[in-house]
Amino acid sequence: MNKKIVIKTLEKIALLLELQGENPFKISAFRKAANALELDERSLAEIEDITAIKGIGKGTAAVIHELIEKGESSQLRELEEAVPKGLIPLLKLPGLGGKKLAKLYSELGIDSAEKLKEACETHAIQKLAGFGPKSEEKILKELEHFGERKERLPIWYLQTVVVDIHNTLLEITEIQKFSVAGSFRRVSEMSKDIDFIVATAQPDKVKEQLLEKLTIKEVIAAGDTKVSVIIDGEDQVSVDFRLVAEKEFATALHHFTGSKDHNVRMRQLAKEQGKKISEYGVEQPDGTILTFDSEEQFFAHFDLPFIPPTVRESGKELERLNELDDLVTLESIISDLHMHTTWSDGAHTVREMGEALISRGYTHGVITDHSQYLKVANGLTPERLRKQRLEIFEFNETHPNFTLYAGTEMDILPDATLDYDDDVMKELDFVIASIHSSFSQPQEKIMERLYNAIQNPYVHMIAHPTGRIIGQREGYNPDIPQLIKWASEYGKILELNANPFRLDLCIEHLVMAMELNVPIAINTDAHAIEQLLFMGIGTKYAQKAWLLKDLVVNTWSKEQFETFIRKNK
DNA sequence: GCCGTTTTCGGCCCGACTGTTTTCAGTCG
Repeated sequence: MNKKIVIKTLEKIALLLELQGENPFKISAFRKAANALELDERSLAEIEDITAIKGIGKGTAAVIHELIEKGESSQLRELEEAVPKGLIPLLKLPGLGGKKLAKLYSELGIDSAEKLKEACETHAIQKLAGFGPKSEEKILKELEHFGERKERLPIWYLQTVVVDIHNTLLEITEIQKFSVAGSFRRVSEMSKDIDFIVATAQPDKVKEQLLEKLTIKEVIAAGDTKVSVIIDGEDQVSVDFRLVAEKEFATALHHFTGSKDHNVRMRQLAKEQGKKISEYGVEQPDGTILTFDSEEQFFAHFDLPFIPPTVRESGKELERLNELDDLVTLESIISDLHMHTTWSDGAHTVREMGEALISRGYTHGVITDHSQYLKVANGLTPERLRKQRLEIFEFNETHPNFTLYAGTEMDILPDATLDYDDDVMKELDFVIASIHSSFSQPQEKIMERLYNAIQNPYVHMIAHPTGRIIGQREGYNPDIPQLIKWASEYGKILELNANPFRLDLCIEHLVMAMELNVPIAINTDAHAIEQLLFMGIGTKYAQKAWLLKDLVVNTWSKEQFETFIRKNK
């Protein structure tokens, strides 16, 4: 039995119990059991006593055992018979939870969006206890846009919205300080909404200005402590602003950065000490409320080191405190190994890119323009590649404390051959191989292409190994565990492409690579100087996989890097 | 439903907001 199926079944049971208006603690018990199973690294077969796992007891264990033995769950089947399928999507309507939907179904037989609409229009709903005219209005309004708005938006889109809002907040003089919070601050690939924490002594003035200055499609709520709006744009994004007093800023920032599981864990910890955490501060056993100047101080109050937002996820981060110092950070990065110039499809020259690297405090970098196959990107023929190398040598002569290496981002062709001959590659310092074509080939063919690249002695690294664009395209579906094994076997680097559209390899794969000690290079793939900034998001994303400095090629000294790139020459 | 214990019941993270109420339930993050 596949563990994923078990997890999904437990979650499904929770969802259906919710729609029966069950006891919320019972519902969350099923979710906790699913979560506990997910966080346990063992496979189902490896787990001897399932009830030994915290969060799994008699009831949930029975479901799991039945799944293993019979391949299905009778509890789930019974629930599916009792709860109409049509109710599940209705849970997404804001304001309608399990209890209300259960009531609407049992009293009025509502089990679809159509019936719900009809019941609102005939005013059947306001007759129910707990509902009123406003409920009907609100439901009708929500039904209009039902399914229209995207549920989660990718980080690369949200980033543009965050930057716009950031600039707007800078203009509001009544704001003392502010920060983005929520899953965006934790560098999640996709987020449902954006949260901002705003410290101010004049919340009504700030509220007024927010509503005036932002490009708002709809105001959801505008209270004294919370302003919630839909920002208009290519996609519509829900944004919450929490208005707090300056002294509450640190605890509010922590609270609204989450994750939910991290907060739960922190509160449990506080409770063990007789304290109580809320967004307003930490209540002491004697009832006084402490506030903090920074999140660092907040953590220090619980004898914890600063836990970066990126790893505040499952709550298990509190058990991995000893690893925090060794996590890769932007400060530990001293090189970028993948970038383009005007020689192919970049916006800046070799000299401009090189000097930009120097001003970032790096000690070395690699110029890696596209190869000849990629005609649309003005890929380089071997002749042009040699000419470019002269330009790189020249740069190095005039910049003695920095080294620019000559490299390429070479295409792996659809027929699985490489775009340059070995003789051409041999002349280069660093060879990246990557796939930019024929994404829809069967997996065997894709793997044949990747294998040919990775076993070639002159290839150092595979770039953006899956080719995905977050929230938009899956990529070419390679067998990544296999690729990681090859990388380990042939001593090659795999890339974490830091471009926010890509973030490729993803977290799960980075964890696998780390287990086999495969070196990872975090690269911006910059096509312009400004994109060198992607290194920030790349390192933060890497932290989410608990990637350690030593395994990240960009933290290696020039000498270490040279030893690596020359070993096959 | 799960857990822990001052062990077999009582609490489970905490608070804001909304719309319904007239003291609160449900939803949400």
